Amino acid sequence: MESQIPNYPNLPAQLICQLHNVTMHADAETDEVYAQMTLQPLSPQELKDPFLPAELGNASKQPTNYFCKTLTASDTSTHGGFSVPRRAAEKVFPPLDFTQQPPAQELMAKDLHGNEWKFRHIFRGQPKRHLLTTGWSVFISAKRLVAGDSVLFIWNDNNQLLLGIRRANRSQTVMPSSVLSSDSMHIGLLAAAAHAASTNSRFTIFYNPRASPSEFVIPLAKYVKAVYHTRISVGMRFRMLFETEESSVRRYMGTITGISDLDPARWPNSHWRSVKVGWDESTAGERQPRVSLWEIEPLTTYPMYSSPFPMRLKRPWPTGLPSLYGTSGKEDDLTSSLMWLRDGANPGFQSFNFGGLGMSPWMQPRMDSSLLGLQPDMYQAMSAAAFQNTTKQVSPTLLQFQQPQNIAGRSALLSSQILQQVQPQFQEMHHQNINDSAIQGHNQSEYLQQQLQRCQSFNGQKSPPPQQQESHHQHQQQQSQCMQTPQHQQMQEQKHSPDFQCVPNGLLVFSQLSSTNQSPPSTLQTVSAFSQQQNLQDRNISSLAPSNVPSMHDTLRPFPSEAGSNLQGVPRTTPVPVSDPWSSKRVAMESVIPSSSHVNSSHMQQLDSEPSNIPQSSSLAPLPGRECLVDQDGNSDNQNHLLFGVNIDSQSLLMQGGIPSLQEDNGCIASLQDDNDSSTIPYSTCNFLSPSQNDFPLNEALASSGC
Amino acid sequence: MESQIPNYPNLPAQLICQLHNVTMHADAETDEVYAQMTLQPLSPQELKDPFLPAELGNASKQPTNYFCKTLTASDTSTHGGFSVPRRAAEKVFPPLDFTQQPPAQELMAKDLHGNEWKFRHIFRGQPKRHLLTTGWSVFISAKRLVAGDSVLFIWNDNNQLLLGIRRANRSQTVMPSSVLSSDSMHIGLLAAAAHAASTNSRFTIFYNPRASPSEFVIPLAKYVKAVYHTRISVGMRFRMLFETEESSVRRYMGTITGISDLDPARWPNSHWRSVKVGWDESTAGERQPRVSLWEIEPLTTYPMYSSPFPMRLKRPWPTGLPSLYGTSGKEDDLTSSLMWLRDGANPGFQSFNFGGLGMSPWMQPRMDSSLLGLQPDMYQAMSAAAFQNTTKQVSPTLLQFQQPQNIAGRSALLSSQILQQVQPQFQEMHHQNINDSAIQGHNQSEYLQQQLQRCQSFNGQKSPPPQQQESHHQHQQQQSQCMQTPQHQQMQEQKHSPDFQCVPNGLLVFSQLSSTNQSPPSTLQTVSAFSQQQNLQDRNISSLAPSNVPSMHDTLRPFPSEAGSNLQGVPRTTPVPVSDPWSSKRVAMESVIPSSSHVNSSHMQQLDSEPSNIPQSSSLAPLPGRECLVDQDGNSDNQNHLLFGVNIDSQSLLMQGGIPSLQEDNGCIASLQDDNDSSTIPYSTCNFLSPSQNDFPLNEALASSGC
DNA sequence: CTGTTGGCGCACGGCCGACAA
DNA sequence: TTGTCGGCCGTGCGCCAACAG
Repeated sequence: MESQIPNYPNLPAQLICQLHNVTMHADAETDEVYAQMTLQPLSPQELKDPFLPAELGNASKQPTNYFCKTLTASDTSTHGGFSVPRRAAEKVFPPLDFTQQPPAQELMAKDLHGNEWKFRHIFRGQPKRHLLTTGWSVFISAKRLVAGDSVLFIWNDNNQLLLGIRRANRSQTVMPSSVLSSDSMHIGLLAAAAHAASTNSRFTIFYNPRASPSEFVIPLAKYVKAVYHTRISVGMRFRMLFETEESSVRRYMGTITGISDLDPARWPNSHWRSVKVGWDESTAGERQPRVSLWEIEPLTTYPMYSSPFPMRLKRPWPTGLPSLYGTSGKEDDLTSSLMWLRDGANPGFQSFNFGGLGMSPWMQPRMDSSLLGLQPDMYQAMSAAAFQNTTKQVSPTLLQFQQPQNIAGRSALLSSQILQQVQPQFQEMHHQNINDSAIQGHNQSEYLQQQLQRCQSFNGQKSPPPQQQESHHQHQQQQSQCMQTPQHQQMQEQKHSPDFQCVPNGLLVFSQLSSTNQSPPSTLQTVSAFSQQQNLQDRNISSLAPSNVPSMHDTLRPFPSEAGSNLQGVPRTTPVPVSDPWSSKRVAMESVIPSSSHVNSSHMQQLDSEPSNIPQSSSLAPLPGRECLVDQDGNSDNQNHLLFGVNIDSQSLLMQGGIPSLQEDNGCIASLQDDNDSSTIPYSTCNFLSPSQNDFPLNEALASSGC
Repeated sequence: MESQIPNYPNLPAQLICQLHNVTMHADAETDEVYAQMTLQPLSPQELKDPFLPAELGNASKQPTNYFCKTLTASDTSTHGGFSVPRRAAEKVFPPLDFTQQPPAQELMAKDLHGNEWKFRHIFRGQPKRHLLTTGWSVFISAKRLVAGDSVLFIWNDNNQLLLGIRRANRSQTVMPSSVLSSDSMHIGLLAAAAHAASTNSRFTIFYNPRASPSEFVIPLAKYVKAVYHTRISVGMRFRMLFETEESSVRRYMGTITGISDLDPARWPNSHWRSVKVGWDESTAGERQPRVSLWEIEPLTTYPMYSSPFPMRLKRPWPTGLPSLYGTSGKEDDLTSSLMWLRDGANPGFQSFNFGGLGMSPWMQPRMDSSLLGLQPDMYQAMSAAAFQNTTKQVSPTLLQFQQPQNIAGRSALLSSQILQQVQPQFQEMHHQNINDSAIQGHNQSEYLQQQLQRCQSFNGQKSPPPQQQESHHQHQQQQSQCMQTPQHQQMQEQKHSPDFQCVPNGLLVFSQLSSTNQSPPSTLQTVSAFSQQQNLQDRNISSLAPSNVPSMHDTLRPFPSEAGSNLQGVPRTTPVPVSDPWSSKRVAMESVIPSSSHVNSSHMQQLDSEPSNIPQSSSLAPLPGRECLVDQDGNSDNQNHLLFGVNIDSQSLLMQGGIPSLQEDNGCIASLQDDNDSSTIPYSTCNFLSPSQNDFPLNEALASSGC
């Protein structure tokens, strides 16, 4: 049907977009997870301005205390229960009272929808083993699980047991959805993007890593790094990571056999699957014959430029005060640094990549205040600040975890606030939220509404009734602005509010949507979904007493640090010895992440993701660690930064640039402390960008650009 | 999100399209039915040509021997079986052997996917009743049916029992499909249509009457009739038909309160929901405040023109030989008749409707041979001709009932045949099919392939291997041509081949897709789906012995004719007495069809669908009848022409024109005989249009226009 | 005529350790 | 360590007629 699809001559093969929000969804019927993203293409004007690859977001917090088991025939049979792998049970489940004979307890686990499932957990048999009996068959039948499907038990930071599923059956014909033909869908995506690009407006996409045929949303930094900072050539060896059935990672090796546009006529100069490859192994028949630059990791390259600040800036702000400069005078630094990233400091960059692309307008450096002012919904920041588990670096792209959109819309009430006016509100709100959290029985909307009214009142504004708020939703959401954090806030409070204002750029890549591929299931996508969903539930349910404010975890540490393990408040931990083969193996692998085959594969955007292991990587500040979870296959608990297959993490690009002034001037630095362990070191949580003009008009219509 | 949707200035609110094919689908998971349509907008050039509202298609064959029951709590309980309404069991199920004590048998029923379900049918209890016991609970749980859902048992013409379901739960969130955002879907539809219109190419839509928010595909004749031949004014009373929960029809009355564009800015001069109405009843709150002209039936109007051939031409060819004129000299008649329909014979037509529209180019009469030459896939015609239950008039829009598209593609092998060359093939194939039908175990593709090869061989051509056939799929499908039937074929054979070449025009209407509405379930949609699916299955399985060649039925008779009942080869019939209240009631109602509320409602496009019952309607030739099936609610077996909510039937427009020469010259007339009953009268099965030029080049590239 | 209920029998769901991979 | 099996027991599925609306 290719000929049936119109060409959009003004739509380039890739589109640089502002990612405004990401909403997580789980299909009520199948528990299938997917993400909804709102993107706004940058205008040509913006693209002419100094280019800012504001990859300041970070990964979704991935639970570390979980296990995944593929169900056996016995597990799914009506004849019996679920056999729990011993180590998994000991790690993830609450400890049994072994004084009982036999030891047993009732487990309560919540699925993505908040439904609770009760299981009898018993330790019996000869030899002894952990079993789930009563309640298991109900779950199996309700979820319609069969042998080969997987279940996922997560012990989260609120001492809740979560329960996810991953279906093995991938031959389900997701399409057609019986609503729109596939070519109309394709056209719809293209037309929506083209329209949004031409009008500089937003559009919405769904991203379902298990249903979407291709990775069409790529973090800009990843793209730029791959396209501009990675030298490849025919004959070069590379490796590519895939997630296997068991949620482990498999590395495939191959050789680049050609570099050419996949569709020169329709999408000239697209890098999407522009690399023809040959795979080493005999199983490579399943592998794509074409991959994209950002999917692979060349093996023969070395750091392509001798950075004046090699690697030691991976952790740019090991200490420091929160610094959210809203003043001017920094954009030159930014611009110059980004220019450097482009080609200024290293004139050889352009020649690194294969020809035909040149430097398109899309890649022009830019630094535009209006872009920076486009913030995620204010409420998102609020709620995230108040409730979300605070990781060292929180991805702004994960802020919108509310499922009902209209609730998020209410937050837009805050949009007309001026930056400095808003900030105190959040301090107040944060306190208030924690206090409120003790109140049981709040439903979400009530709760949010109260918070909003409180916020309004604090600011001396009259709170419109909710209906009115709702009606202004659309308009006001456009005006949502971000706040600036005074430098001398208390650390403990600071970390909860302003960490979520930076929205990274995303890159939308178009190409034909080949429907022949389906990515393998990703357990860690489910994990990621849970980290979203639980944040929501936490607000609803109760566990918001100050003692329950989530502790900081090490989701983003590039390597597991044994020194910092046992920090979490989970009752029982089983630290992995330093000699654990997987720990060392992981170091050897540099970055091991689950990658969906073909379409979702991406490699970890770690600071040391350069091909060669440079000794400087060991100079990273030690980070609070946790035991490395080893699943049944011995796979390590990869600190992957995938969100539903989309790698929306990566502080890599700017960090690699290694411009201290940039980082200090534009990053927000927050010192975070783990609630239970004072050994947690302060660490930067967010890179916060200043507006290019602090005299920007602050009227309501333009306030959105005021950050 | 309206502002996010681009305007397509060149896309009018309505688009006249050629309907190329309709493929029926049923969701494997839910049995949800939907249709896939390929539409091709007419080019401006074509629209300038004499306009042909070639509404020559007819309704899907609706089974008459079926019953539908809404499941009770007892029916769905695990405690017991299914209580079969007595009359339904006696009508639809095979008769029990009452010598047994108790009488019992095993029933086998197939669902839309061909899965077989076995039930023990027993007649027991005091008082005696029909029950389905063993096997029922398996079905209930497998289909996840709950009380309130409905089941549908159909006894088809091949003495097979079919089984469908209709879920009551309509609050399922069909969207988002987790693949594409709703606005992208909307944009996709618009962009696909706009592109197709600008390039005169095809595009594909899905039509799901239970999920789609609006009736956006309207038969052109229906549209033309409503917009140009129906006079409405504010204050006028009207009625509108809706399908109720129980698949019966409910008529709502109302008053027109206003006439205006629903969206003057975006879709000026659109008739879609341009009529503001007030509903009479208190339940009218659920009814749309706006309806479209073609949905309603004005009550105060009388035949707006005194036709010189009033109504007696509804059945234009009561007798006659098959006549598929491929010769010229008829287009003048066609044109003039259509001109007459437009405004020639009745200059007052234009003033009948509300202003602002005028006579747009869309409504220009046209008669274009290339349009007429656009045929459905040849294979469709083949298979339909060979296997489909032959109704008196078969809708060409229903031809493509193969589910796998690639199988249909194979048929394109025949595309380069010249019409007269092809015809003998079909003779052969028909015979061969019948013989083959005795062979069990054919899978579909094998079977089709054999047929095709046989066909090729017959024509003296080498049969390419299937792979090769497949690779030519796309191209050859475009070239599929129709055949022309010599006049003096045997009746028995004739009826199987050429009845499916006429493709009616369709009208695609755009407007905002309001997602707030959901149409109620339509049992008859399921029935319609079955009539498709079973045709497919018939080929696979066996029942194609000559005695099983489907008998002709009276799907299109406007009124049940008792004189012709008992013609079918079904073992047991229970003729409804002439005094049956529903028979008379149906006459009184003129045309009672199930209409989905709001979006799918349409009224029966019967020949006598003019508001007033003119006595001439009784002059119709008597038709073979069948008993009028009365379901539990006493609703008559409406001879509806809905296909998945889309009324793709209507011979009305041309028939209303009442130009004998047109009909005789362009309609294909086939004399059909029921295999078992010689009393079946010959009747026209298809209106077959001749090309405007019989010297049209017959080379391969242009053969598609040769019909 | 048919929806619901009580009765009742047995099949299978479901818990157990044995056993072996 | 854990997948599968045989043993076993008790619940509830499922078949029946009674009864009533």
